[in-house]
Amino acid sequence: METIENKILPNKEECAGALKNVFDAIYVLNGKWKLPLVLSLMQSSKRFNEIQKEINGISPKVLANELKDLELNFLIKRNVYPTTPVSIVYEATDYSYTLKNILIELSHWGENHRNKVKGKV
Amino acid sequence: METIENKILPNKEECAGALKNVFDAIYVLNGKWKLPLVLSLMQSSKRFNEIQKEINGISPKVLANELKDLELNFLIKRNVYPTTPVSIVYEATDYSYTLKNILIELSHWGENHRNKVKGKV
DNA sequence: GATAGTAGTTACCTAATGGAAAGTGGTTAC
DNA sequence: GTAACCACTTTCCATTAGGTAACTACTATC
Repeated sequence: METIENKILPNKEECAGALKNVFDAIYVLNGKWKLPLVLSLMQSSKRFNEIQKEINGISPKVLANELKDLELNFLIKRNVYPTTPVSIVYEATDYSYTLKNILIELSHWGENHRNKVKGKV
Repeated sequence: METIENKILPNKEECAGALKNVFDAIYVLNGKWKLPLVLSLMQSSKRFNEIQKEINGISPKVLANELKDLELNFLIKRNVYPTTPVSIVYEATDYSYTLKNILIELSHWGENHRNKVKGKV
């Protein structure tokens, strides 16, 4: 069965490269929270407490860590506005939009998989 | 800046759904190994020891666990051939090819991100 | 002066992930 | 019969992720 798939995942060298690439991507995007956080901020910029409310169940400690991590990888930006008191607003970066396709595909797959599992049970 | 992105991630309800979907997908595909394993088996079916060799650094315990998990989620198939001694060959399933787009996007992103980080350092 | 909100930090704890090393039960080759 | 291969399993351990709760420093409001 040499089907269409082989057009996209062709030969051994390219697949070894793909394997390494996928590993590298997972290394940066690991954990429960990073991709959902980026997605949330892509939808709209938010303050710390607003993120906590939307991303149900994340603790302030974990949220603070994840935000720092994402900032180090250029995936979000922390803006401090000199109001009184200061407002701190997190926003998606131009670079974070390079994750758009991954997020779209993950969203489709997650929805489809949920339906598949529901159907089976 | 109401740009192209808004065509794909439009309103609040749809984004809440997308968030849930991404969460569900990550729940199934979490960890360092699952997506690389699926990718490896999409490239070609393999035996246990062959997988260990290709996926550098995975221990037999972890590999056995991950393979069971993936099988439960219909993402790989464990075939036992009645040779002497029996050969056990793991292969990708039709369902695992629904991850193809995610893997392609992750591979592109991982490669691009590696270059970006290299460029910065 | 007390209360509440904002944006976290700190200390402590548990659970899950993952790794090393050895063992198991079978077969095959020398 | 001994060594090696296959496909794991078992045991033990270290690391990490993630959660709870309390606390901080500041400001605003009642």
